[in-house]
Parts: sequence; C-alpha cells; structure tokens
Amino acid sequence: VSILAVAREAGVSVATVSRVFNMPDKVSPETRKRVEAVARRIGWLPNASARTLRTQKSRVLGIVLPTLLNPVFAECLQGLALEAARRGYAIVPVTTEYELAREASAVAGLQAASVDGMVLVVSNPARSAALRRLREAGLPYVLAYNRHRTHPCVGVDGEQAVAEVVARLASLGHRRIAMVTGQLAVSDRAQQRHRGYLAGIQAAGQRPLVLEIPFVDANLDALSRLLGRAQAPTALVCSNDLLALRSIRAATQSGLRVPADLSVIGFDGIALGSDLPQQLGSVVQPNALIGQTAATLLIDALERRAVPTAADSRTLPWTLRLGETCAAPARVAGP
Amino acid sequence: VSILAVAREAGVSVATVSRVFNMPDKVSPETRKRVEAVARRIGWLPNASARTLRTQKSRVLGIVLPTLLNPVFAECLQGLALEAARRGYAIVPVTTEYELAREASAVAGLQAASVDGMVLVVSNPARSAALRRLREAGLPYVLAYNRHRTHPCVGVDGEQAVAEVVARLASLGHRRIAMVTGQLAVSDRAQQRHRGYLAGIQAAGQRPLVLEIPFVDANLDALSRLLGRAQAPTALVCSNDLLALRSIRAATQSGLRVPADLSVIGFDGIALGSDLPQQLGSVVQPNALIGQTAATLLIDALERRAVPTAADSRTLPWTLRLGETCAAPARVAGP
DNA sequence: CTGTTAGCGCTTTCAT
DNA sequence: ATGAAAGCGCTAACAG
Repeated sequence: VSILAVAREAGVSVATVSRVFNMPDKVSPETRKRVEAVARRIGWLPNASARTLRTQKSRVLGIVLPTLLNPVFAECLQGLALEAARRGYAIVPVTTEYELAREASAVAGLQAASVDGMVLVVSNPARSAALRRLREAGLPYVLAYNRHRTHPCVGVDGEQAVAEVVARLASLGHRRIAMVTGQLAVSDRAQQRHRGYLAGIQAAGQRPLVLEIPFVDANLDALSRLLGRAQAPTALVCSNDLLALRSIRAATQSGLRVPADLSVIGFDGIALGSDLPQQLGSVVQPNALIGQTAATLLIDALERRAVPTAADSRTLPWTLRLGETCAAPARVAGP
Repeated sequence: VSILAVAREAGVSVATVSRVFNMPDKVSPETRKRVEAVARRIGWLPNASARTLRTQKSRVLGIVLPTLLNPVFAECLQGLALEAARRGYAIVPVTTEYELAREASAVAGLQAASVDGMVLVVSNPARSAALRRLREAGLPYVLAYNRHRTHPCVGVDGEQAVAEVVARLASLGHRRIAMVTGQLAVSDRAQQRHRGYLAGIQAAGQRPLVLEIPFVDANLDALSRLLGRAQAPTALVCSNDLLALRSIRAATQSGLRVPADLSVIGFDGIALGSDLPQQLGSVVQPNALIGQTAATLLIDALERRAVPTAADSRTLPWTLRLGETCAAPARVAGP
C-alpha cells in the first residue's frame, strides 16, 4: 500500500498525491478531494521512513533523562510530549539511570535514529562527552534543568532559590539548618542547590552542615543518627522532594514530629507533594513548563533551520512553598 | 556521510560494509576490522530510515498510555523502556490524557510512524475503535493493565485483589467499608476493582457504599461530607493510590486520624507510597515488571514474525500491603 | 495545475 | 568472500 496505489486509484500521478499531503493549496480542490477520498478509503498514510529518507527530517525529538521514577522528570516529559505532539513531532525518550556511560550511548543511539534534535538532562554539562559530540555534529539540542554558560538551557535558578529557603527558615527562628543532598558528583542541580545553601547559611551567619547521601536508593541511617544527637538540626533543606519525603519518614520513625521538632523542605515541587496529608514544603519548579519550553525552543530553532544557542536559554520562575512541613522551631535553642 | 563513503575509504563495496554491520560472520576478519575502523573514524552509523525503508522493520515500539503524571504508568514505562533498550528497540510514548478520541489518533500516528508494534493501556478494550483498527491492520500489540478475553494482556487480577482487601478489612473489624473510585466509565481497571469491592462486600455480608469521583483532578468535597456524617465509613478502599492519598488528606483535614478513625487503602503500589511518613496501604502491582513483560511478549512475537494473541496473556501476582494507613477501627460500631 | 523522474541510504538477491 | 545493481516509498526539481 504505497503512494502509487493511491495515484492509480485516483487517476493522478504520484506527485499530485504527494502535493495533496504536503502543499494542498497547489492542487485543484476537486483533485484534492478525490485523492483524499481514495487515501482514506484504502487507508493510506505517507510512510514516515521514506519521507524522512527523502527530506532528511524525521520530525522526531530525542529526549535523554536520568529516570522516569522521579516524578520531576515524568512531569517534565509530559509537558514536553504534549508540546511536541501539538507541533507534530514524536518523541523518543531514553533514560540514563544516572550513569554517565549511558548518556553517551543514548545520544549515539538517538543520532543513529535520525532525530531532528534532542532535549537532555545531563549529569554535568561542563564535562559531558555527549554534549561535545552533539555540538560537533551540529545537531540541535536544548538542556533542561541543567545550567551552563555555553549551552542552551531551560531551568530555574536553584542557587538563588535555596539561599532564599535558608533565609526564610532562619527568619522563622531556625538556628541549625542542615542540608541533605544526593551525590553532588553526579548532578549539577545538586551542586547548584548546595551552593545556594552555603550562600544562605553564610548570609544568616550560621554554620553549614551538609549530609551527602551516597546512593540513588538512599540509605538514611546517617540521617537518623544526625537527628538523634544533641544539638541536632531543627530544619532540613533537601536537594529534592524524594529525599525530603524519605527524610521526613526517617525523622518520624526516630520519634520526631514534623514540623514541630523538625522542619523539612524539598526541591522540585512534584505534584504529589500537595496531595499528602501534610503538604510538602518545596521550591516549586514549573516542571511541565520546563519541558514545554525546551520543546518550543528546540522546535522553533528547527523550523528556522537553526541551532539553539546559549543566548536562547530561559530561566523560569520558581515559587517557595513552606507547606505544612515547615514551621518555627517549637523549642528555640538556648544561648 | 553515507555507507558509500565508508566503502570507498575502506576499499570495499557497499555490500561488504552492510554485511559487516548485519552479518559480520559472512565477512573475512581482516576486511571486517578495516571497515569497522573506518566507520568509527569517520563516525558513520547506519541510517535508520533507510534501513527501515528497505527492511520494512523499524525496531520502534509505540506506547499508548493515559498519562505520565500517575507514577503507575511512569513506573511501567520505565520497565518497558529498559527492556526495549536491552533488546535494541526504541520506544515512542504517546499519552491520551484519558480522552478516547486521542486513543484513536495516537494509534493512527504511531501506525504512520511505522512502528513494529504497540503496547497500550486503553480505556476499555471491549469497545476500543483503536484496537479494532490495530487488529484489522495485523499490527502486533499487547495491552497493559487492561484485561480482556480476546486480546493479549499483561496485568494483575484486580477483582480478586480488591475482594481480598475487603475481606482483610472486615476481619480487622471494619463494618462500614466504602469504595472511592474514579470515573468507572473511562477505565476498565476501575470497573474491575469495583466488581471486586462488590464481591468482597457481599461475601462479608455488608452493605456497599460507592463514591465515584467525577473528574481526573478529583474534587473531594463529597468525600469530606461522607466522612463527616454519622455512621460514616471506618475504612476506604480507593481504586488507585493517587485517590487514596487525596482521600487521606481530605480525611485529615476533616479532623480524622488515619488509621485510628479511618483506614485507607489504595491500589497500584506506587513506589512513593513506601517513602511517606505513613506507608500507604495498597494492592501492590509489579508495575515495572508489567511494562517489561509486555515488552518481552511483544518483541518475542515480532522476532517470531507473529502477532501476540489472547493466549499469550499473563496475569502477574499482586501483594497486599496494609501499610500504616490500615488498622483495626478504634471504636467498634455498637450493635 | 499536473506529470516524469532522479535519488535519499540502505539491504539483498544474484553473480562471480 | 566480495561486488553490481535493483528497489523500499517518498519528495522536489524540472518540464510542460
């Protein structure tokens, strides 16, 4: 079932059938109707591979992200997918499971799949072999959540946000504010937020206390120990919502009440956070919008036959939600 | 940069280059090494579109699901994606946002994209135009979460599971067990679970009480009213975890304690449920495994040049987790 | 407004 | 073990 069948059946040439689907205004209305009717009747749709081979554009976007198990990325992908669909693009998502090696192979795979462009969330834009490769190949791409001077990026200013979080907690009366973060080495987002924490702590004239949780599937024993000791922190700034949720669980199991004994705030603003019995405090990012904006940027560039550059980067606004897991400390530390 | 460049550079014909990548054993080791070296050096990879056009297989799987915002489907997609990647297939996910019309257009779009097969989560297999179309076209597909006699399906027995849930709650002493469900009309999963509830209630000799929440973005006022009245239920069986979470929030805001005043159990076993301060009771489905199994079934069939049929369907085991949101009722109802 | 035709990059007979 | 050549289905000059 090819274009030829339609052409024959409609009594026209293949060129005309092609025009009906690509430049409808260049075909007389009657012919067009006839062709469309035949196509519908025999259930013909232009073959995407043939079209891609001929035009050298696939209308497919490759998406590289760490995982779908963190709702942040699922929400982002959803926004991205919707926008892509709206503009007639398909997406091929690939997850890297936070493994650097997979970043490179994901990009290679997508390149072989002839994607027109890519949206990626990488571990660290500064030292990403995958990005270098993309740039050299001249393949259009946009980063999401990452931030870097020389790459086109869509995200929020995490550093400023976390500094603000610390300031707010301090103004609530917290004098011992700790940070709980995932592995700093594998994520420039975590690093960004960490810098914000340090800046905030310094501005508040306090001492920093950072707990780095080694694995993706976080083991929180260290946190429980920290919370158990004298002069334990009264507030926890977590570098993402999943970590915040787990921290709250660990605290609760250690007999602490949240937020009376311990305030906890996360980062990301995953939708679920608002549905919990205790609304999760968080730096709320517009995740779907980040995805959507990345898609828009990329597709706009594609249609201009251009490549997005650092100048196209967008910094989107975040909002601070203290939720129901943050409050003034019940017992203020003595002098 | 095409196969011809590699051929010339390596001093062989294009056929030989092709063989190196498709039937390596049919090429002498020296030639092979030389060709591989050249390909690597000039960064050549076989063009997927050309290959697809020629072989009529794309090694792409279309995935149709309601949304990525419900972690159930994100988890499933993750499992599916990993398995597909392992076997050398790419995936193109499309979300329907629970709109029937989008189901059909998603399938049409994927068909045009020449996918080799599809995995779908549809609203209702029995009356799905999309499925009819697929079957007529002879395109291989597998359903996930859906259950139907005449289609290949991967999922759990939700009916049995919910009946068991009701039995367990009854044996804990609950005498007024209500069900909270999403729109029954748009989901055969919800219907399945609803039937299980009715069966369980009947077996327990109790009166059913079903609250159907009208919208995807659930408005829970009706639930709050229900919980406020005399002889309110002491246990809630929710047709999914998201609904359970929201129900717990509504209950908590009405001043009820969970589980002392009200037990709540969900369905799906989303990973997040275990990270909450109160572990969410749930019928735990192996979501990633469901995705993985669907992928395996589909790909196995593809490689056999066959179409999966109802006979290939798999019913996977669920586990019942009462979590920390279910307990014996604090005050047993008087006679 | 419509038709003819070359060729996108690859795989696969069929020869050698 | 290797090469020559046909053709997958489509689009875009170009010609009329």
